[in-house]
Amino acid sequence: MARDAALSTEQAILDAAERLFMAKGYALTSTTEIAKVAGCNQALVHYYFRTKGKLFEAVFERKFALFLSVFGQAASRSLPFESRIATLIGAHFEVLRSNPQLPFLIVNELLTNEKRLEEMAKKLTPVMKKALVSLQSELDAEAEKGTIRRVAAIDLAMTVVSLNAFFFLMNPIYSALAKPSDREREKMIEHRRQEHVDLVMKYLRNEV
Amino acid sequence: MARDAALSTEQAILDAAERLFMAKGYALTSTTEIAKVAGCNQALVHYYFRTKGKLFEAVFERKFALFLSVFGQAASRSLPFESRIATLIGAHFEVLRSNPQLPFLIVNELLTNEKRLEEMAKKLTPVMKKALVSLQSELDAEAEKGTIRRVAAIDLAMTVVSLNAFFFLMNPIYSALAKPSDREREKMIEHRRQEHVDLVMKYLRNEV
DNA sequence: ATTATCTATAGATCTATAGATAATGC
DNA sequence: ATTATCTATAGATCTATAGATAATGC
Repeated sequence: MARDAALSTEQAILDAAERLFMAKGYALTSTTEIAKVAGCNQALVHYYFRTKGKLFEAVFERKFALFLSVFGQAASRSLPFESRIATLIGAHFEVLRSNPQLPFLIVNELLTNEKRLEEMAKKLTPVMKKALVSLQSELDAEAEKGTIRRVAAIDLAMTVVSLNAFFFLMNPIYSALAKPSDREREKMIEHRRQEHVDLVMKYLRNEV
Repeated sequence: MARDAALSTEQAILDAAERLFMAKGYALTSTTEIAKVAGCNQALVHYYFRTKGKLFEAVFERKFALFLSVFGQAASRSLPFESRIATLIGAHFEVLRSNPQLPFLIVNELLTNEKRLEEMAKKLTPVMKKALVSLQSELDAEAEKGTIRRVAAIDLAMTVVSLNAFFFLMNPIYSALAKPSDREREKMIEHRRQEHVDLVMKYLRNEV
């Protein structure tokens, strides 16, 4: 089983690491604990990933890419502009809904690890600039047509990310406060998704 | 100097702890480092605060109270409703502007320490419920008058907190990406404050 | 006499590696 | 022969405390 076992052990370690890093962040997670969750001994964690830092990177980069992926995939151009914006906000929201701990992982890591923040910034600056320029030209075109008012792409992006990411970041706090049933929680999530779309739509809309 | 020195050493430790906990969170800050920043030796940290946990609480509770303080102080009733809302959003924003690391401290701690989350939830539930009920009745009264549409107080509160808190949470990331000058940074902060007020105003406004 | 401060250290982690052993593929 | 797994441990923290020493207030 050497090869199969290897693959599955490595994967088990990755999965365990992902779960623990997402739940508690880098500092509070030990390789000992990762090994325990993965069902192997602690030396194996280092055998496969050398250091805790490299293991973290393996988890983090994949997750971070996921968080950003939405901004790449523009909504279908066949839709009217407002629907496309709504679709994008919804898509971003859905990625977070299926990875609710993502904002915590990213915020926590980028704010406590200056090195990684710099590294990410270097990698992302061109990508984001490009995405913003493209979004800006769409916004401008719509404003020209009079369907929306003039808006800076960066403001739109910040608003959407703030609303969506902070909502999921706060979710455990909300649960602790309101102790909702599963059904109530689901309903509330759905409700907020709609609110976020509404908020942005009203923000974009031309004054009458 | 025993008494004076004591007071000032204790204060120095508290200040150092505050700075470090706010910057790196609980787990990544050691009492050794706190002592170094406070300019005393590590045993003194424990002499004054017994455990790292108790020291953290001393810092955290004060800061958390600060974060919530704004919601207590309703804006002057003499102002028109819209201005009062704008004043409140602005006040919340200003508290965060002078304590930009506050959202990180709170989010980080409440999400990594279940015990503290439960404890805070117990303490806060009644306070928040009361504040929300009061806000709701104001919103309802305004809606009755037709100045705004019908809105749930909880939605308004979540939106304001999300926009303001996440903005300051992200600020170091923004700085790393955009490398703004101090002046640009200031301008941008001011701009976002205005955006947050605008967003909420448009959100409240009656459809025409 | 009391309070503040320091030095030294016990005991608990935690990461990373060395070296032995078991399981596989050729 | 190679790869995967385990046991054991070195070395680096880190928290918390014991016990000695210095500074103050009465």
